[in-house]
Amino acid sequence: MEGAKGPQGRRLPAARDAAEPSDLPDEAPLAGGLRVRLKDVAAHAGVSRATVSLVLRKSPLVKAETRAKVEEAMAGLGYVYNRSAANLRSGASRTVGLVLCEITTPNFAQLTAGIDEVLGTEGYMAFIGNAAEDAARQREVLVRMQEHGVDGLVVVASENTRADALEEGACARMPCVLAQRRVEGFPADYVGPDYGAGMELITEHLIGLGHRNIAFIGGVRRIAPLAERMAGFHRALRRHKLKSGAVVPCAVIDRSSGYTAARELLAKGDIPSAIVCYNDVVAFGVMLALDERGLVPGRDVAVVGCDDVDEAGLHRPALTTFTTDPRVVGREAARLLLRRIAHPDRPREEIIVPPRLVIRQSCGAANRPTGGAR
Amino acid sequence: MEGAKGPQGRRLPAARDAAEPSDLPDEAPLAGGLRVRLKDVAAHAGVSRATVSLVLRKSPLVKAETRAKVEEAMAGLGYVYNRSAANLRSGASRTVGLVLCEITTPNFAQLTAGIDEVLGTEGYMAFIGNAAEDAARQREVLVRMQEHGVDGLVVVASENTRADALEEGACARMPCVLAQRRVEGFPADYVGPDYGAGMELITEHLIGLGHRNIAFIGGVRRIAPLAERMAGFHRALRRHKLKSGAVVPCAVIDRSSGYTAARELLAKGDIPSAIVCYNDVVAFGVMLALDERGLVPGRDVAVVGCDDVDEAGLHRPALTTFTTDPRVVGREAARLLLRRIAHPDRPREEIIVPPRLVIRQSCGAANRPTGGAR
DNA sequence: CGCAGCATTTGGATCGATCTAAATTTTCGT
DNA sequence: ACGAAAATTTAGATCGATCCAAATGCTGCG
Repeated sequence: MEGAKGPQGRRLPAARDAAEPSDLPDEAPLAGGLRVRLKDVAAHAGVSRATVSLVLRKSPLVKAETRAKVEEAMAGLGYVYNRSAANLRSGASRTVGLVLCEITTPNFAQLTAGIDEVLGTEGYMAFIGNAAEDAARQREVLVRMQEHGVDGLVVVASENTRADALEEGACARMPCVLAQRRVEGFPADYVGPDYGAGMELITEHLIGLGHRNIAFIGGVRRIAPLAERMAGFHRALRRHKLKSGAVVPCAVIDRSSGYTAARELLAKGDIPSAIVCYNDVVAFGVMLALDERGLVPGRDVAVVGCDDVDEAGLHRPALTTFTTDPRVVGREAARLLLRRIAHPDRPREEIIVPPRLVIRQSCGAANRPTGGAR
Repeated sequence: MEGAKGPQGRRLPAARDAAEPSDLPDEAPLAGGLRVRLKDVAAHAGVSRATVSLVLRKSPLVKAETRAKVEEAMAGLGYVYNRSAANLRSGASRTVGLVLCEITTPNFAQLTAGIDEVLGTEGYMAFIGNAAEDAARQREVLVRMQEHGVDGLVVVASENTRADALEEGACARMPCVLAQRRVEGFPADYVGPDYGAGMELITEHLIGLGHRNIAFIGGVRRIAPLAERMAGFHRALRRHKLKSGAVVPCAVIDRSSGYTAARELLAKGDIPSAIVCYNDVVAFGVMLALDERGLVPGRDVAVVGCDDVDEAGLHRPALTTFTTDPRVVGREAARLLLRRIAHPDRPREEIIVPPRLVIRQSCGAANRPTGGAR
């Protein structure tokens, strides 16, 4: 019933129908340049299309012998699975969208790597979309992801993202895991570090070293992680009945704004004995500013960060900080998403990755003034 | 002719056929939770499916009036385009694969951002795949990308990638742009920085400052960028009839291996007057090692890098280096790929992004010992 | 008025897989 | 050896868009 169509049947790859009898040399991978289809594999293996389909999906229904025959045919013909076709019929694309508030944040490379790692083992593939901290672009990206029929989403929400923005973006209508940043009022699965506990831990550490005037630098953005951090910071202070030192926001979360913020603080003559920074990158900027005023971080003023980026251990002085393990967060987010895709009705889940305090020199606690690389 | 099928027709979303008469309230976005199809839009707008399809693809054939009617219907029903279906028929997925040798390299976040930026404006979406510098994983990723029917690829090849590996991976059979790393013998489009010219420029700069014993640290990997850099380095030396100082490889290209390599060099008592580093990150490690031996980078030993990462300007001493503009490379790679997709037969193209020398303190040329943030 | 020529719209086949229910083969107990 | 149950395979409809050729509507001109 093949190759005997109406007056149509002409396509770009010209003589498809003519070649139909399927007499291509047995071991020719991709003979004519035409894409090999499931149908071709079936013909070559002497079974039906349905059987080949079952083999592809590793169904236990097919006899081992048949499976071998089909697999041989696939290898021989150089068959490449067409997921678009499969997707159309089955509705599952084995595709996941990764929506990042800002790709270039150092954290996110690790996060992405963790996600990719897990997805890869399951044969999933991630679309990447950068919202660049912009609500409109985030929306756009979400729409495009939907068009491509992703099975689910990992979202690191942009600044100022409200729950309704995500709902509109269809995050509510499909499996969706928020990573690193919670979105108030949007009850999706969540995976993230325990910023609060980390801040509490590291502030406790400073207090234990005798610090009483502790400032906080960094973070003006309206995102959940800042609130969580401040809460942890204040919890520790409260426990010791201490008042917070100066709190200086930053315009953006990066090295140079940490630098600027610290200069501002020091210029006022208000020199705290310790500075807790929003994250490591801000801390580097802060240390730079201290340095410029002749203050040695770790001796004159303790400085601590958050994240434990690669650089932290190699900076001089090496930075005391706590881990937020973005790679682990990525892995867990991917795993959770896959679970959610498999069981859309399971109860909401939250995975909080515990912080680990990493004591180095910048807090003044370590006694080796210089040391090896990590 | 609808809703009157054989004894089949039962699907997961239960009563699809029953709801077919399409009497959903005019402005109800996503009434029953069933996905709205092109067919629904057509019915709602009172035109044929073909016409709606033309509207979707912005064809100039449809009358403005009709277009408006259709667009209204789409908005009213909350229609979401299904690219899998379109892809199956048309063969174009508006999807591109981004294969990275190692996501976590700082460069690659910028590269990815640049690519995403350009693709976004054209409605394309990128799959991301991390090869983690592993040939087998790279192969796997390439296969998966093919399965998903990408229209083209941007590849930053993993270490030791041979041309035949890419050919096998189908890069030869579809639009493919190599970025940042050339692959010998694989004549695809290429976009990358001019590592050679940059190295030449910066080495010249050191020679101009009077340096005669210039070492090179970093790079053992079998990738093209190292060869290009070494060539540039040697070109400059040759022009001034100088012999190369020590050349010390690194196990990996990162801060700590730069540190280790420099320690090794210094331990031998061979103290060069200047050190050219494989890149900025290695340079930071090298400066750390110098520091440890009481040598001040920029005063006792000049140190220069390559890339001009964000950190370079904020490090103390600020690093003299040259730009490799990964974001620009990403943008150009994406543009080139789109051009290639549109015209598969156009001649091969190479885009070389010129370097810019950034003179700061670590080479000893700048006279301000400290300075503001960039 | 008739008809060529253009602008617009349309029916129906099609892409390549999956799904369902039914057909076929095999296994096994008696 | 027979028939029922289990194991395996299959035909044909189907997913939701695009493509093509052909149909329709409209305009203007001789």
